[in-house]
Amino acid sequence: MLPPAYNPKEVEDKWYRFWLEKNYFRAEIDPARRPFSIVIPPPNVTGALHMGHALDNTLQDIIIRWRRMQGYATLWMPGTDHAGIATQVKVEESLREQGLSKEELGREGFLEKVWDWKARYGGQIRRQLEKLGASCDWSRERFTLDEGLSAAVREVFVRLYEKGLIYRGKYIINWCPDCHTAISDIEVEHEEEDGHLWYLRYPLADGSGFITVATTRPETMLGDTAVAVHPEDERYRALIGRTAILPLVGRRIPIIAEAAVDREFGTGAVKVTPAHDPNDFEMGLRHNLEQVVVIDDRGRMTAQAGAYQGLDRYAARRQVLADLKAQGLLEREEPHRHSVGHCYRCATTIEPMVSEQWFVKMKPLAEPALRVVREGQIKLIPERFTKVYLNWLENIRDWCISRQLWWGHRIPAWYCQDCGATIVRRQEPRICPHCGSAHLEQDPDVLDTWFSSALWPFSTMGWPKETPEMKCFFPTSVLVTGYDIIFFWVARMIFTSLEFTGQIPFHYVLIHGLVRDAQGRKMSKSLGNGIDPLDVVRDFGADTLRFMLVTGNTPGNDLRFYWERVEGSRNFANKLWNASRFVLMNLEGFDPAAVTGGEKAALFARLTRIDRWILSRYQSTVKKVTELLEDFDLGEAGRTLYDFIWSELCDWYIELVKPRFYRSAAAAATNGGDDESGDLNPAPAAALAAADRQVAQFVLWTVLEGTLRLLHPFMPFITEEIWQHLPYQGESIMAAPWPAWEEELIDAGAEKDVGLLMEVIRGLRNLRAEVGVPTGKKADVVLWADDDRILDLLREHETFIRRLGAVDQLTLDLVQETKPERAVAAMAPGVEIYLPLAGLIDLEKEVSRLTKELETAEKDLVALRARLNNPGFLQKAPPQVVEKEKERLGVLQEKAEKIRARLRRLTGK
RNA sequence: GGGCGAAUAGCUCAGUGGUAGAGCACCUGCCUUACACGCAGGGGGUCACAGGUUCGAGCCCUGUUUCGCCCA
Repeated sequence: MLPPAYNPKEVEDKWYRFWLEKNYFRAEIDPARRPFSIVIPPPNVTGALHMGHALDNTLQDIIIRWRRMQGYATLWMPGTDHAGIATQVKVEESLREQGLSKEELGREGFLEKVWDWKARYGGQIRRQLEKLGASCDWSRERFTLDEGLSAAVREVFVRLYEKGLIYRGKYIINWCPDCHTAISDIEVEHEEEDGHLWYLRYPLADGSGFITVATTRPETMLGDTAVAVHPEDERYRALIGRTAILPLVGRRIPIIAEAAVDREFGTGAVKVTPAHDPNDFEMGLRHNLEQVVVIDDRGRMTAQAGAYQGLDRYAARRQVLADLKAQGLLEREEPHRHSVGHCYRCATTIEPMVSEQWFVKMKPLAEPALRVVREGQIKLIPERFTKVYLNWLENIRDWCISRQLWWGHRIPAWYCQDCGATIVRRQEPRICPHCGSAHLEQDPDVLDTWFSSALWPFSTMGWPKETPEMKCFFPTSVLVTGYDIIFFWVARMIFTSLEFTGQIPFHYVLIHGLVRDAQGRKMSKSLGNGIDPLDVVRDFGADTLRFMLVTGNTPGNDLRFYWERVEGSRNFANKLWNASRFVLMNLEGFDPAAVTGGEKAALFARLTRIDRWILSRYQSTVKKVTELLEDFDLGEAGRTLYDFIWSELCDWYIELVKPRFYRSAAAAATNGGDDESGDLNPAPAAALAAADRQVAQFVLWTVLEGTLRLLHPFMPFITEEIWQHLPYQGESIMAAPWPAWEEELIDAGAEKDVGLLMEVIRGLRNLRAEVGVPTGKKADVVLWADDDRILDLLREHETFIRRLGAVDQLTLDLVQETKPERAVAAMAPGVEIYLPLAGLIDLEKEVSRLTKELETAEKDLVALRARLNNPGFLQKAPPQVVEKEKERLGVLQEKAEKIRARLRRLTGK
């Protein structure tokens, strides 16, 4: 027997081990079955998984478990990312704590340390995913620096280079002075900051005065090589072509005309620093200006900065301003809000800088990637992200892929030290193919982490080899990821895949939001507001965490983490647990395997109306959950199961089924003597009760077992634990088939009848509460039906009405002329409900209660009549809607009339 | 400057043109032999604002306001 409260700790690890032992996660290449595959967004080996990973992987696990149950040949490819900058920074930090630096260790020694780190954290990530219940195929686990994946990286690099789509050149790039590396445009985060606009006077060479430029970065003036004005700016027309003297430096710089200059900004004249500003760089190319690099890779001034050499860029700014001021060349300064770029890793202010780097030429690669999404070969879900994707790719700039780091894929380029040739090869060349020199040196830099991630869907499958995995599981079915990496990752996988495999990498991209804290803030280390998913698993169980995350999620939107919601999910797990306990307590002697063929048909013939109702509701749930999963609406699917299990199965069916077990138990004990209806002979009563008990067992088992299977992808552990206690076929719920849609179980009549029954019970419960009958105390009730059919329905379910409504004396009849005195009343469609009171009723209170109910009904009636009197509605609305409204009108009118009659009676009018 | 999202009960959020919903919180009554991690009942909403389309709008269109995000 199950304990009265569900304890996840005792079961989760056990079942995960069981699944591993049975090899259920292993993807078998089986041409007979349809393939379904997902590649995991590889977590960084930097450290532990956070709540966002928990959400991302929960969604993937739900999808993969569901498809696996549906009989697909499923692959969920797990793995981790080497995460170049992030990991290198972490390892450097830990070395610093030991008093070491990477320079002391040397490149090889340092890399050894990083591999040690990877071994430790890679294992940790896997254990965390296991705790979460992730059904990844661990036998295929990959890492972006694995030999196979590295070979894929070199292959891609060489092919792109040979095609002219990778090139090396001196361009303006984003430099992080703290990470000491170039980063790509999308790794720069722009933020509005309060700064200043300084107005600097540059004297004219002929001594005829000066031109004033406005800048937010005065220290870069040391690298100025021109002043630019708009060609049609009347104020400066006369100065175009003349020469200014750069203060503090003394360099003669031209005043040039440039249409790119914004006449509204500052004075309309701008300083031009081609080596340290992207716009100025472009201008410099157009006007053939010199590039003077004045800031170095640590953010300090270079020798080119003359007297300022060695100063930090901000110290240099202060000094430059002071010196200009001293010379009377600082005209004024004003507060100015502007956008400043920061490194997305370390938040340091980015320094735009001219530097020699490797780039991927994007335009030719972007075209096909735009096409497959525009044409719908790849669908982004929710659809609105499509526009974001297209817009970005349409305005794509070349991708800077070289990084001045040690941890990563070394760029497969060698430079001949004798003839200067660049050699790009898959394997290290021995001699220079141009001059035969053996004096070759490999490029010291590594590739952007995202370069290898971009290949993930096919590199993990063994590309460029033609592996069985590639044949079977590529393209993958769906990619599940957050909207924050659409550019970084999703777009890049699409264009690399199209270029190298000729195929899309996946058919669907399911995009989710971020997990935020209860105040809606991003969880972050610096705020200290992060919640470790493993803490939640430890205290509440993985199923609870998963269910909380998935049901709190709506497609593409952020979700907030609330402990109240965790508790809610925990309570739901416990509810399911206890419902299952109830079923198990009453399943004795039942064997579903024995219910086949004729036995089953006989059993179906004995189903009660209530049985047919829950089977019908269960079927609707099967259908709805399956459809929602097909639409990737996992949150709504989870919420649907919650509602079905709690509000229908537990609140109603289990309550309704109880008397059938208690009666049959009583019958068995006394060998007859039905305590509810004593008009049967003892022996047949016992036989009937036993037969009915078997029917109830069958229904309970059918609905619970099927519901567990529906819920399994969401809550894998508890469903397995319960399922293993039930009579079942097969060895694990995760290997059991997904419930099938059986239309013949849908029973609209039973749904309607039981609906009325529920309304009657609710009505009389409400009356009891209104007049203050304590829950435990039974009361007499009179129910009058409008017609024989309804009366029969009430009679048939007398036991249930009495039990669920806590009724003592139940009087059932057709509607009578003489209404009960001293009673409170309620109305259900076709039924009048009276609760006679022993004492006097509080007339005033009852009248006001009924008046209020009448008002509500009449308000609805006014709107309804207006609608039905509208010719437009009758003509244009769908007939079934009109029909429904007419029916509603009838029901409401009858109800209102009954209340009015009751009121007349009470008030004597 | 451009784009996207959000605005619905005290809070957090569902709700893709046809009767405004859930969970939590709140109030009342209950340890009823599955569950107090529970049961029953209840109160609570000008669906941000202004127009428009439609027989009918929380939902579609236009504009406005506030908040958030992305891009430049």
